[in-house]
Amino acid sequence: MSEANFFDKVYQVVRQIPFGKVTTYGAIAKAIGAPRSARMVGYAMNASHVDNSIPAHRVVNRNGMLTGKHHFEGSNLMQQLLESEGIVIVNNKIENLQNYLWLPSIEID
DNA sequence: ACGCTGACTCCAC
DNA sequence: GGTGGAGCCAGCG
Repeated sequence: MSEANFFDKVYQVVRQIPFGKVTTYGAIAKAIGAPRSARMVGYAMNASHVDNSIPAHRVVNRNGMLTGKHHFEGSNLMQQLLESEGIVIVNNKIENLQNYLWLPSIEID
C-alpha cells in the first residue's frame, strides 16, 4: 500500500471522492506527493477511463472547468453525471466550486 | 534512447 | 481582470 505506481496512486485518491463532491487535478497530484504533476493526473484519468470504479467525471481543473468533458462519451456526459449529483454547471464550469470541492486528506507515499 | 504530447498550473503582459 | 506563453512530469512512438 505504501508503494504504488503514479497511476495507481491517482486512482486510489480519485476512488475516494464522495458522491456529490469534486476535486482538482492539482489537489490529487499533491496528495500523491507530486504537486507539479497535475498533468499526469489527467493523463492517468485518460487511462482509467476503462475502469468504471474511477469517477473521473468528479475531477476538474483548479478552475472548476470541465476540461475533460470532451474525452467522455457523447458531448455532455461528464456534465450530465455531475448534475445528477446535484452539482450546478454553467458554461462547462462548476458554479460555487468550493461548495462541492473535496480535498483528499490522505497522503500516499 | 530521443523527442513529442498532454483531462494542468503558474507567471507575465 | 482576461489572454497568452512557458514549465512541469511521465507515458508512448
